[in-house]
Amino acid sequence: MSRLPEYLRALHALADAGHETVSSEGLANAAGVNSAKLRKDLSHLGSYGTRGVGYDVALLIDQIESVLGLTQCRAVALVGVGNLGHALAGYDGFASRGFRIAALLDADRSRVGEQINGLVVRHVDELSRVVAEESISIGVIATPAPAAQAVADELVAVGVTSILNFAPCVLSVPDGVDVRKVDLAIELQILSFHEHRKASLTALPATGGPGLAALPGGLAATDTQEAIGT
Amino acid sequence: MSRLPEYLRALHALADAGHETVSSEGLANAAGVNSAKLRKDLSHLGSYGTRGVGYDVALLIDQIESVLGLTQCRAVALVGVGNLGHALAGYDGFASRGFRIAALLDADRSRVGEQINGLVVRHVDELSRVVAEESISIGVIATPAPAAQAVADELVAVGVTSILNFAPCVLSVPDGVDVRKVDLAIELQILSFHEHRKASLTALPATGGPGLAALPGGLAATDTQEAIGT
DNA sequence: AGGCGCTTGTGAAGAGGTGCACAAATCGCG
DNA sequence: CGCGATTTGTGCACCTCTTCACAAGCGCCT
Repeated sequence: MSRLPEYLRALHALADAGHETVSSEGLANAAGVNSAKLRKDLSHLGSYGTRGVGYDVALLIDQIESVLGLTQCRAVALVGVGNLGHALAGYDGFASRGFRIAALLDADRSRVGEQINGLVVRHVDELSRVVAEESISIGVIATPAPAAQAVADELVAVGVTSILNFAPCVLSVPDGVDVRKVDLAIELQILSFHEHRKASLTALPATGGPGLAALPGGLAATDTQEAIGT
Repeated sequence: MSRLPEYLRALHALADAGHETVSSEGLANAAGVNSAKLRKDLSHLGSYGTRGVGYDVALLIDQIESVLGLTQCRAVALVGVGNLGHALAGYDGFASRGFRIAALLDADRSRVGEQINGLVVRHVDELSRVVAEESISIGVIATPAPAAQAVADELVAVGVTSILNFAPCVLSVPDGVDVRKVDLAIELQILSFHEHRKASLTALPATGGPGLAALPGGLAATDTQEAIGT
């Protein structure tokens, strides 16, 4: 499931805090989910809890990392060293969780040769060689939208089957290739929607604009980590 | 719904390409979703399509922007000007879609005064004044995880009710405050999971490690934009 | 050894999202 | 003016995910 990484993060935090075991409710709180859901998720990868006690933190970490394929460090190639790519190259949250940015690539030859965080930017033409040399298993696209599809095609052509796409566009890839998309502006727009809805509700219904406050109530966002009581 | 921003992006792309109307199937392709789903989504905000013709692109953009509350530019405050915050401050994808980064804040006084993209970094103590001055409606947290909760509390205290959290931790906020979380490492871990699963399937089942390849088949990720045929 | 409290694992019910398939509606053309 | 092609809007069935509630299991204390 896509919640396992969140559990893993919470488990690492608990381990750092010195806990050796944790109950499903404790872990669920730390991960921001329902405890029943968490138990069901964990039971899906084989029961590693002890009734009356809870889960062994270290053991569970090993299990989840094994399932996620994080037992070895994965090498990622980052294509597009613009504003966002630059930051991703320097973001230390990747290295600390088992990922190594092994290559920086850009189509702009004036950027080639630039050194970022100890890595030299290479031209995207070298993609094929770089992927082979560094055993790249994941490609990250941080280019402008118009270039993203071409980059994705090239990544697929040289054998990359997992792509993280920061460009605001939909990518077409063949079967067997996984694409995840992160669009920072979309996240803000979703927040804007909630903000707008809250404003419409508190305002006088008559002045809230015609029909806006009367939206069908079913328009709730799905993914939000909302209102976790203190 | 949380898909409206994606539709909006696709619509803007279509408008730039000169289209005046678009069919549900055309828009669905551009947004990477099923056409029936798209029609249902759009029907939820009042029917603005013409049977036999499709949707008026410009009209639909107006409608969606109105629902999302993007009719006026929203001001966001960015707290934490580290590696990631620095990039977000310079990311032009925000401004181009109706958001204005109106303030940069950091707890580190050695960073205060630094100028990024025309904005001066101010100390987080000034949060209250800044929020009032700039009519901040959204707060973005790009601090390290240990500082995130305190920043969130301060944001809530000064009246911010929408928070975008890049720190890898769960935030506790009172009812009525919306939090969205973006964790870049988690996205990579989900890809790693798929990569690992694909590797286990292609490898000889006997050598794939005990039980790893025999995971219950129901472990599929939900959110992935997967395998959209060319 | 036995009982008690705590926690996991899971069955079943409920809710919500998804996609098909088709009726209703609109435009263009003869 | 009528017909056919096209496209929207939606009822319905399906399916996944979520949540409650409880039996089964484990350790500790007496």
